[in-house]
Amino acid sequence: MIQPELVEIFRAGLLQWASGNPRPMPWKGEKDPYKIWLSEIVLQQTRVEQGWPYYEKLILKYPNVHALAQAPEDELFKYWEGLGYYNRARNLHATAKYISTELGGRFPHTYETIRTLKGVGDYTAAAIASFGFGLPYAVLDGNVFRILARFFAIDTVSDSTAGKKEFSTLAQQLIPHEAPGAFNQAMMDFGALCCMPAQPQCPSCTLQNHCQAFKSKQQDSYPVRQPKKAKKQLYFLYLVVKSGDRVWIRKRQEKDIWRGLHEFPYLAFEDAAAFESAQATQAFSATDMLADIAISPKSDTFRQTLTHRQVTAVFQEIRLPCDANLETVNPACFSGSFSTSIVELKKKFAFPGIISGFLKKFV
DNA sequence: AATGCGGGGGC
DNA sequence: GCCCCAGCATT
Repeated sequence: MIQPELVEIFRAGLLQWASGNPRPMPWKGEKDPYKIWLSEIVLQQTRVEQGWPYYEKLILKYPNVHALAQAPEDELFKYWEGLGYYNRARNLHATAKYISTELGGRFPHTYETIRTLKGVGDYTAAAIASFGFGLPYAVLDGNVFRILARFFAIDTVSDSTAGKKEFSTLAQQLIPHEAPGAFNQAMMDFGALCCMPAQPQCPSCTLQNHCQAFKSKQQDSYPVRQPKKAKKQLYFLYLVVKSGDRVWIRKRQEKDIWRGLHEFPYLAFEDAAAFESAQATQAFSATDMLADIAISPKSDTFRQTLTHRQVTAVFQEIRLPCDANLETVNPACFSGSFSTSIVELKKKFAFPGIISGFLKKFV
């Protein structure tokens, strides 16, 4: 239990900071729960500056939940291309359909019902409940963890079950019931602009006098997080199969990375040696086509780093003399693939960054 | 409780 | 290079 005086000090100091540091954003002060929801999904694990243009494009294209519900999935993915965490887009779409058809377009308006929506966890439910409906649920995001860990000098590992519970209890005690939305906004703005991860602005901080981390000059020691895992290496030899002006792609169904994005068929390798000696001919070795196809040398090497994957890829162009049904040629490699024109490929389909990089240079 | 999902910006 | 960001779903 926090001392009541300390609660008042914290609130007053935070709101004083907020009144002197306005931070306009397209979704701020928004009362339409649809727009709040959309903005919050875009902003999950995403910097405001990065999400901002995506939100503006999305809200223009899909001004209400029905428009989003009726969008083709590939179109939504194209709008989401480059933003990452593509499950967000899939869940967004599923939830839009649910609200549009099952709820007649009416957004749920209790914390519990909002929380049941796909893609909506504790944080997002609290954000929608407080911003959209004035309900007193404290948000718990990276900013809030950091602010509270420093202010109260909490060394519990923050991204653990125990940590979540402890910080959540604290935040819930601090949030005022009269203007919970403004408090939540202020916490996140304060965390982004003043109590930042590196080099926080302590000299001008309105909470400085009561901040335990500042008192001991240990701002950089909070919050305490779990150690990171090593990245796994992944090697792809992408097969850019062309005939005439058409090229083969497929929609990625694997549940590991980039699910829902498109890609070229590929050969995958676990280790660098096998990858470096690999050739596109391997995909056609069991066929009688080798005499009829032209295969380019390997492209330069492309790399992309994900949160816990390091992807290395090269591309080889395979030119077919005439249309063939690739799916029957080598199902293990080409199953699910279809051909499309180059123009359509760039306009309609979303690709991971490593393929976008190749397309930009060579296609 | 642990794991995995993207991409970008700051240092 | 490393860290972190308006987190969530799955196992």
